[in-house]
Amino acid sequence: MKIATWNINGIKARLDTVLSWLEQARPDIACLQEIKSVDENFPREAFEALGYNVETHGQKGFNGVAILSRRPIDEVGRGLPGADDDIQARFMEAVISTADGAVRIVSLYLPNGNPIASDKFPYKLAWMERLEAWARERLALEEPLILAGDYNVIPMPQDCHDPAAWEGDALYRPESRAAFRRLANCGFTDALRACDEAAGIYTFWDYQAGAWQKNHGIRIDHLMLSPEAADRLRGVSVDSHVRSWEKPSDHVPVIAHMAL
DNA sequence: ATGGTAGTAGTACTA
Repeated sequence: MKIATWNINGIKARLDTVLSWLEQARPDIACLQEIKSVDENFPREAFEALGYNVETHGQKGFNGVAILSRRPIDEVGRGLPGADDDIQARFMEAVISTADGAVRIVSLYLPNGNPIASDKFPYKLAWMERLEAWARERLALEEPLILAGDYNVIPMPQDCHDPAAWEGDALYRPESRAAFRRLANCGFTDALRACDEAAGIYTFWDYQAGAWQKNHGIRIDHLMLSPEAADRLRGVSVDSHVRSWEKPSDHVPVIAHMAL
């Protein structure tokens, strides 16, 4: 099974691009972030025509996540528990049956957190605490579980072109990186790092200042695997070529190849 | 270089 995550930066502007990529890459499951659409306006028929089941958790203008799956989606949960007043659409989970069981998939869009001095940074850190609490509960089920998404966290210096340039940014602040490590230390495997220790593997290049042309990228899109999922991991690929397509997202797909 | 570019919805906002 190929399980992918991709921040598409707006489904309206990206529909043709996403459809082309799906036809080419043919993932079994695709977790999308920043659909920037309400559920009613999401072009689900276009994906159903390619053989995907579609579940979304959107909101007007910003954020929004989706899960596409060739296999039926048995269960869906929308919203990250732990704060009843949080209306931002950044988290959904789904249970999808496999050849010999099931896998639980999360599509998440972790808050950016900039600027640091605003309330956005504490919101990011609080969101990460809620994610860890949720993850601890799910890990206790001892099932294949994959937390896929845009984490807006650069885990290590080797995950960005110029660490000095990211000093002080919410994506690289010690608090953000420590929260990411705490989540990992609950028992998750960073799928890409389990397969490739090389520096300079990126998943995001800013639209500005020729970041793609200069390869000034960062690695912020991650697939975090429970032990039961990590046992089935066979490889990871990053489809960086789509960053040079017409009208690209600033993120590229990351794909886990699983024996599921 | 405290700029630069892009998406959504309709003038700011988010990143």
